[in-house]
Amino acid sequence: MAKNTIPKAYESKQYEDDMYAAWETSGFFNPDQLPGERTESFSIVLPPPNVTGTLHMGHAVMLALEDIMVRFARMRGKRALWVPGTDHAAIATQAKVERLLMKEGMKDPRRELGREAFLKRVEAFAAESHDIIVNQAKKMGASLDWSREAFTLDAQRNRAVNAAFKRMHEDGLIYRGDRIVNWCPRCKSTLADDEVEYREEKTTFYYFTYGPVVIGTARPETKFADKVLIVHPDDARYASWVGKEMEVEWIEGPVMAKVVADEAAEMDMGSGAMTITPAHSFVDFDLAKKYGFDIVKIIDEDGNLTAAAGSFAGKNAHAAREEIVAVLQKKGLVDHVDENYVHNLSVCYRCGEAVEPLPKLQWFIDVNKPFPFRASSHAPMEGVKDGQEVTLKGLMRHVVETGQIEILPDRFHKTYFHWIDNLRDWNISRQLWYGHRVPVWYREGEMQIGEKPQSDGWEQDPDTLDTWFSSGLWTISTLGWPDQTQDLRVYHPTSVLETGYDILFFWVARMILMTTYALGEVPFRHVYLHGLIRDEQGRKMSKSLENIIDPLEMIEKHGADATRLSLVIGTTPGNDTKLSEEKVAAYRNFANKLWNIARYILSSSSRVTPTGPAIGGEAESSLDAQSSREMTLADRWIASRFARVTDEVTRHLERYEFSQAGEKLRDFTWNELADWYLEVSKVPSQQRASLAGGPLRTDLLTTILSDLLKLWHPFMPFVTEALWSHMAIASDDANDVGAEGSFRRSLDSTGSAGLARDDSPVSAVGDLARDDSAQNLLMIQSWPIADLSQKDEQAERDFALLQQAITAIRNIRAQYQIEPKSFVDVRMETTDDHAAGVLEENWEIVQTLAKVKDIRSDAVQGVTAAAILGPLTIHVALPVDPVAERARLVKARDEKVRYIQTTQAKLENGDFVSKAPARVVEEMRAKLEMARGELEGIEKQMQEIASFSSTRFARSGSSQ
RNA sequence: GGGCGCAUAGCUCAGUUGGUUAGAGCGUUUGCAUGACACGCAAAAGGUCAGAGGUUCGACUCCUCUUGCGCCCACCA
Repeated sequence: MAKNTIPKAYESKQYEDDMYAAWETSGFFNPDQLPGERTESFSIVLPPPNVTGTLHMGHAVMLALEDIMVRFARMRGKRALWVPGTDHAAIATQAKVERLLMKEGMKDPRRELGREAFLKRVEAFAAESHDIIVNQAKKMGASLDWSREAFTLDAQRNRAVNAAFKRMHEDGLIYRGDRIVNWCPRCKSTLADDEVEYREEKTTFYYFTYGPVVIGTARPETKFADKVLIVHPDDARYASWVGKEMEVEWIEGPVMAKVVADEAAEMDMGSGAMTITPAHSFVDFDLAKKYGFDIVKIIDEDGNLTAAAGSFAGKNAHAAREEIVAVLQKKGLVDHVDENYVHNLSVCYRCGEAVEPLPKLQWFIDVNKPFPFRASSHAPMEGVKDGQEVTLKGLMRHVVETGQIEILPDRFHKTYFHWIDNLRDWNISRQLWYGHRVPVWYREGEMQIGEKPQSDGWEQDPDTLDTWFSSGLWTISTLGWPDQTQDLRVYHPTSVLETGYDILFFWVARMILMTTYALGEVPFRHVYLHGLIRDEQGRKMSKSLENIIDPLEMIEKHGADATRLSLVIGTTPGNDTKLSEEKVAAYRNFANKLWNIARYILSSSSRVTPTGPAIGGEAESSLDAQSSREMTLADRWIASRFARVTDEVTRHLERYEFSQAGEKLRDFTWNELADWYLEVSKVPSQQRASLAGGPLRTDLLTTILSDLLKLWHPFMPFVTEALWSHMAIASDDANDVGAEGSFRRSLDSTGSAGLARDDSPVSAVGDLARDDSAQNLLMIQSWPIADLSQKDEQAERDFALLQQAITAIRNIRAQYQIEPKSFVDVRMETTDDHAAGVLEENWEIVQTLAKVKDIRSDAVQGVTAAAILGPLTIHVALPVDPVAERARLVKARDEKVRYIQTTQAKLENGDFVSKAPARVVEEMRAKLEMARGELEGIEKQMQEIASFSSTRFARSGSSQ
């Protein structure tokens, strides 16, 4: 006999690292090495984590979800590729290293170290982070193809960046312009519009007398060069001033102010007149451009006042505010002050520093400029012809509008369009050091685009590119672009892009922009957006709140599988999830449950063979191996249920409904397989049937187990792989013992394709890396196909009756506090021959699971506790308290009467009967019948109690 | 200001084209060392599906409005 050497509890730590090593050495993470004919590709590129430190729960969800997709695709025989990589995250990484260096005592790390030495420090930090991240991804079980690992700042990606830049420049889409941009004085760099965040802040708001009017501002320090007064064209109060100039006393003495009419001024706002600051406000800048006003820079890149501030030049702008107000105060120009003004302060999304809008000469991508579209011959986009004039904005809109890219959940389509419609030209140059250098060279007014200059004397643009420029190319740069590689042909467009909804604009939209432009293809077909992981109270996890749940810690304590499940089940795309350690522990319990289910099946079976040899194809479920044999009701029930669940789970996974797939699997595994079928399998009669007809039950059990492990594998790769190896061991042991050879023979004679497999020995855990055993890894087994011919509605109904009967008897036992070990007598009473037959045929199951002595015992007389199931009444012989029993029955009766009334009313409604589908009407009639039967049973029982207790009361006065 | 989301059992959430006597996990109560599992087993309690209207034979599900919470975008000189 196969010895059960499987430990009692699943200790994730003892398996996970070995399992991952076995997968990795098998080479199967690389789709080129997968066995079998694989014609269909499935590809995902990993959203590259920033090399700023360690992985958090957001990364963990991402890894869990994507691994489910990839493992599922791989098991379905697809060429499944998941490309790993990391993001240099220019601004974030540089800021982080700068902070570290300042902690080490440096005041201005960039200046103190110089460009080269500074970059070395950043790179060392990035390398360290990279290693940590890779290790963490492995801990999660991510089946990433490490042989294709990429980095947004490596040489290959640099070629992609330069190629894209050059082509966009040639198409006139990249231009250099002196425009107002967001400047972070701390990062000393510009930011893209969406890299600016807003924080509500209470501040002082000043009202100053400006000539004849009062103007308001929250920022007096920007007001030095305000020389234009804007009024509304319809504003009668100021109509006579328009076009005129007037002398106005101001901070540094009198200035000449021009009055201009424009709708930008709102009449009912304050005085209805305003001055503008073109150099430090986006709105004012646009106005200045419109009218050709001077754009005078007041604040410089260090946050100091410029020469335009006269005597204040060189002072820190913020610090000078008070002084400036004091000057105006002295001149009597301060009208009044509002101390409780609330405004939106714009801050840097990386360091939180207040952002200063100021004009700078920068590189931009023009999103509105028409250019001729270059169509792809490999995966052409619908609705755009080669050479057709398009804009980047138009392309981004088009591919989503036409459904060539679908976003899940679909409400994000609207958000996406709204964002595109508001999109301005994208500022792509940064004054950071860490990043792709702008591939532009200058010499005496000349300019050259490219990686290297053609001749001497050229100087490269000192700026680097926005980190999103390189990550925007991610789907194609990881697959080899700008070269026309095999990978690009085979794996592009990628199947799905899975990421958090918070970077839909930053990244997803930019990839769409870059790829539709560069390749004329969509970068991916589907976008799956997961929600944010929050703490139990729904707060964002952050260091300052100390509410971070570390995925590594969860893996350490509860296992990677439990961590994965806790992030997948109970979550829906686009919605945030609250996570707690208890939730992870709950799934740890489930992993252990699965472990013990397998342990039971493996130890109770004489021999076990994992099924499903057809690697690279879809295995036919081997349940049909049993169909010709005699199956018990429970067998037929579980086979039917399993076929259904297999089908449902597969469909859910196809539709990216991971939570529902997992939930259905869990319910089946725990509430049906373990709680019922395994319990039934312990009933002697069920075992006898097996003995009589061969190892039938065992066969069914192991078949279900092996398919169940396959279904669970994408969700819980570690436990399932560990159990799979144990199954293989068990089967191995069995082969050594020749006594059970009949099992194999009997299988061969039935010609069961599923089980008659190459039974090459599978090694123990830890040896799995051996070449000859790699083929036996669960990760490459074929996904089960639901055998819907196993669906058996009659068996499901009959077994449900059995379950109800057992539960009802148990309920009565619990209520009357019957000793758990003692058996009770039971008598059935029914007009339904079929129901009676089902219970009689399976009475041993009832006997065992409900602890029943005899099912038609004559000992059951007088008053009983009754379980009433439709036309079936089960009397349980007990010392009954008639008063309590009556109360119970009254409650049940009232409920039943209410149900019958409403149901009857519906059925008597002509509209319902004529308009509702026949199926619904039929179902309702059947339920009504059932309820009537039950009501009858209840009333009968009430009468019995009444008559019994009256005689009894007459005799002894009281029960018990 | 514009847009979006969420309100279902004490807590966390499912509920797929409208048809269940509304589900799960955790927690709670009661009982149990039953031959895989106490990370377990059995039984149970707990919901006017936020509120008000409407459409429909029928609404947790669709529409309108209200209330509360949250998010995104724009932005107020």
